[in-house]
Amino acid sequence: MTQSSPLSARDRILQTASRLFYREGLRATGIDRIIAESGVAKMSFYRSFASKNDLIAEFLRQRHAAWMQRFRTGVEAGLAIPGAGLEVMADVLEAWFREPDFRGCAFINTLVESGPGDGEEVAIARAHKAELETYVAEVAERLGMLEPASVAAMAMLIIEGAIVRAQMTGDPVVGGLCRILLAQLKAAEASSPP
Amino acid sequence: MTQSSPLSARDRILQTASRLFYREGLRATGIDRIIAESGVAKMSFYRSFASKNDLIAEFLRQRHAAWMQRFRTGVEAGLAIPGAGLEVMADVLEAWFREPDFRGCAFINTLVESGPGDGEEVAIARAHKAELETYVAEVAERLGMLEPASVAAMAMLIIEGAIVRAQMTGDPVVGGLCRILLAQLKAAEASSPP
DNA sequence: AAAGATAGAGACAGGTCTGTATCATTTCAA
DNA sequence: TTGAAATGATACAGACCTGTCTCTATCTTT
Repeated sequence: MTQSSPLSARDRILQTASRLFYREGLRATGIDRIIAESGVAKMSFYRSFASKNDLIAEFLRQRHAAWMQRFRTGVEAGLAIPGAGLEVMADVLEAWFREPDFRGCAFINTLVESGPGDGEEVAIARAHKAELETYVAEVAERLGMLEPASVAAMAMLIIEGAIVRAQMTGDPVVGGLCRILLAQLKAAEASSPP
Repeated sequence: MTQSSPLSARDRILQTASRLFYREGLRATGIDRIIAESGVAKMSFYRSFASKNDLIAEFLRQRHAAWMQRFRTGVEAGLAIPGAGLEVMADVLEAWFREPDFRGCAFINTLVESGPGDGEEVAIARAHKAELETYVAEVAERLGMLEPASVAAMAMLIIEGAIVRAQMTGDPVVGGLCRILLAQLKAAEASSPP
């Protein structure tokens, strides 16, 4: 196989597509630009991916894996500190919000861009959020919270709200608000038995 | 002026565009479809609007006014009940979530669809959220809350989170979660003096 | 070193989109 | 009733998009 760059053509395409799809959007990013910035011929692209939708799906799967791993790693590190609760998630999020190229959640953005049609992309986006909620519930249970499922549903609302507010305002202080709200979930549960 | 329909051509265009822009998205909705469903000629369209972007801006301004009025009316009605707090906002939102053609917040969707370019549409979207936050702060102050600005910032996070969760899951039960979280803002402030 | 596979570059077809121009018809006003 | 303006329908130009095809150069393998 021809290997002019350290990465394979497929990986270069995926890397370029990840950057452009997230920064500019799915529809706004054309194949021509992806192959130009990847230094790849069009036919080489279509030998690696059946269609643009295929590339989008692969981008989302890869981003899901990377995002979840980063989130899990950050949260587990925070939970190692005694007394830590769900609010450590806000710190992980805030670090993300502070990145200069932060532009919201790729999966929310995909849902919005895809419209009412329920394509594969939307399914991947929903699956991402479902897996995140499952993880949050698992952490809530590990923390000994009484109703992990309810807590996770509320935490998801807070997390998504923080992401969208960070995207809308561009102000990372949203992370602090998110932290307060997640901490309140603990306090509220302690004071209201089911 | 030619008046075959009860509404003027401009109003018919705006009505059709509002429906399609919200349901299908801004980019996914073409001028051809708007004029076809409005029963209007292309030149008549371009006599009323300078460009598609002009129509989008007008759609957003109109939707902003209508949405704010509806929200204000619902909240004020809820606040008339003694003892009511910010959580009445969740009831207004839940009624919205239950509409069959609910597809999230048009202004969040606009922000996502517009990408990194800061066009007029993005400015209108941000202005909408700013005005909403101002109103929430005003209500918080009226309710005698200690820090209306902080409360409004947190309420905005919760509100946006509820909207996105309702859009993502399609489950109106999100309204109930939103209600609990907004009510907690009151309880939390009462127990934590600045 | 020679032959075959693979790569990049670019032309091309077919589709969609925005915005303009044309033309016959209808509506309003004098 | 007659002339002027507005409307509907449609064709058109220019741009962009996806996906296919061709040609040449380079790399791999034998």
